[in-house]
Amino acid sequence: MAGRTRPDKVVSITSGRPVTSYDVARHAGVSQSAVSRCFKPGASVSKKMRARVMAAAEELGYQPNAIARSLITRRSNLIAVLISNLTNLYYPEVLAELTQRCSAAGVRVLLFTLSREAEADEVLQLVWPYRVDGVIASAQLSPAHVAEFEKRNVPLVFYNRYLNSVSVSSVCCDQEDGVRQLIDGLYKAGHRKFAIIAGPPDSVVGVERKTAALERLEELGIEDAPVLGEDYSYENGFNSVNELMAAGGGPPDAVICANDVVAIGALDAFRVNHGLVAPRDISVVGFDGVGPATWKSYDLTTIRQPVRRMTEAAVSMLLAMIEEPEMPRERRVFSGILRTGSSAKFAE
Amino acid sequence: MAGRTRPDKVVSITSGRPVTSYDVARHAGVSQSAVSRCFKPGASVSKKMRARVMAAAEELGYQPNAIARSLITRRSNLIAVLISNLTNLYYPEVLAELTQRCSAAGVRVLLFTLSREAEADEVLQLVWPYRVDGVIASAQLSPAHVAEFEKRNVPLVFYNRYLNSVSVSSVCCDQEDGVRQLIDGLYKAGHRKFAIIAGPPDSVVGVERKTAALERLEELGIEDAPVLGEDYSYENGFNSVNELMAAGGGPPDAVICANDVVAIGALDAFRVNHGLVAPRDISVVGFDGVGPATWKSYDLTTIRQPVRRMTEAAVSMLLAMIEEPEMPRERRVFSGILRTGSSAKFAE
DNA sequence: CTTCTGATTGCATTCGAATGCAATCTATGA
DNA sequence: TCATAGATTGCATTCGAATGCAATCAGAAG
Repeated sequence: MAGRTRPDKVVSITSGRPVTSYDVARHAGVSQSAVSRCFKPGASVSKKMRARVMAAAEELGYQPNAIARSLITRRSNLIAVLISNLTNLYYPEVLAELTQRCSAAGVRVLLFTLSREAEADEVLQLVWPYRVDGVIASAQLSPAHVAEFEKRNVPLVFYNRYLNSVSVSSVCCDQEDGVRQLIDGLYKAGHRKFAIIAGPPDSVVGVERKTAALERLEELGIEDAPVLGEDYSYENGFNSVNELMAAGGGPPDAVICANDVVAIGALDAFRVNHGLVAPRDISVVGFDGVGPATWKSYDLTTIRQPVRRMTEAAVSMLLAMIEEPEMPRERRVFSGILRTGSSAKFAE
Repeated sequence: MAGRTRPDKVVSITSGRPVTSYDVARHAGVSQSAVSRCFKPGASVSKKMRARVMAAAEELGYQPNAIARSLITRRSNLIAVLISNLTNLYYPEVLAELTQRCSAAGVRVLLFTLSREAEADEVLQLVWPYRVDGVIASAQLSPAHVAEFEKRNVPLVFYNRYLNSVSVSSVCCDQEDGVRQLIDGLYKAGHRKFAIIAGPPDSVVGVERKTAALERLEELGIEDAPVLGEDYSYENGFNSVNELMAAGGGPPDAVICANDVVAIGALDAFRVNHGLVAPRDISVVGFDGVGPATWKSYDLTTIRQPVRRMTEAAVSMLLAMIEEPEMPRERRVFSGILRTGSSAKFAE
């Protein structure tokens, strides 16, 4: 028997073309459908048949062709992940978790990065042809885009984005609650003179953080907090502090930053350009809880987003929607976890 | 005419099933092959036909099914990107560039992240079924793995990895040259007492950096440099410095770190735990040139990898191999770019 | 030993686009 | 006006796996 199979094996390997179920079938002396069934869990196959087919498959190095399978089953087992700026330190972490969880669930990830938020139109044109089973989007999509998902029956889950006007499933960190925790702790510690360094005006999350901060400050009777900034970069934090100080009126007590990297930029500007050291002279807080937040030079007080639980939720929501398209839309909001460091005088 | 097309349109949109080329053909009153040809650049189609088909396609919202196309053309237009640890700050940057360039080249990216380097076996099993046109791997693969790529005729390009024993195309940054530049500059600036904080022993690049450093030091007549460390983390840098100082013998003049994040950890340990501030009391250099390297608190002297050019090279090499499978294997090595900061006394 | 039932197996078709080939059309020149 | 070459178009088949249906088989019961 080995004598008969050896030549086949060599032929198939050197032929260069990938091995198909027909090759395996011929080699095992059974029908193609039998081979197919052996690779489908729960199909009706006798033990003997399975052993025979698996042996042949093994010998030829057969792997079912996912492309062909997708065509007939209308299930690609692919999901698209859209991420707007991988350069934001927060997202690599999210992406790593997402792909990990998707792999565990037997789903492959097609990655799309948008350099400009506006690029969504073009990117979606690249997504549709692959008939992905679903999409996780951490990028700004318009209601029109969402409508197209509906029309095409492609499940969509937003990650840290959402649209007020449309019902879409989403996973978010509770920005408002997080900002509140930060401000309250700063207030309790005695700070009264606040400043805000905001993120990009086209980021819902960024705007929400800013708005929540202003609201909470107002509730506490503080209405004159200056608002600067325009993106999520280190430079934004750094330059905004310089502007703030140049404006006169002395340094603030506490600065609320759009995210950790901005806070890090702000801390550096205070120390390097103005000789103000946290937490003695100034308090700075961030948001996200990225790796560098815990570096000793910064040791940020921040709100850590529960990335593991959030990605877990996003993936399982998406998979559920894929299984059951009528699944009602759901918005899951997770509370951030306060981390106190030496970047701020803070009272819990 | 509009009166006749309207109903079709509604039906096709509400039917839920994706629009196929047959739908478009029927709607335009032509054959399916005509529709197919209209979407293939360079095919023989009259202007009139193209206009008619495109109009129908537009109306129905037709997008060619990439899955079906892949099946018949034996080209998936997919490439797999394998990355071992997205948590290493260097890789998100690489990944962003890679996907950008692939998109530009009309190729989609299937992302696979390996949590453990050893996971390659399992991950490759997930890669094969999708019949990807090629793979870019920034993960450790064994010669056996590479052999499987050969057997399956799947083009492979290593990114910052390579195997000495096997001929595989790869793109690398010249580690040896970079380390030399760093050490020579430190030496010229008067440093004689060196220490090395190495990366993970299973990372080719990490080992190469360490070895190159030891070699160069030896050439300069320095043979007693201690070697510590075991991974690419901040903690590794931080703890290694503490160990180094605990060992007695006083602080070194200069520390060569496995990468920027390790250098950052080292700087923090020196300053926080031992009151040594760079560049006055100590010199620390990193490698990679990641974003945080330029943050004012660290301002690293480091070797910046030309990520744009390297990713560009990786993608174009892979695409060339896909077009022309007999393309000879090639190893492209880029020189890193020296960045001098205030983390070290340094003489160019 | 026969009959019947449930489990296996194979046959034939399907998914949606691409493409070789033959049929048809167009435009050109005689 | 007619023949002819070149451009278009449609027909029929193909890619590789999944699956409904019918045929076959094994084992249990009579």
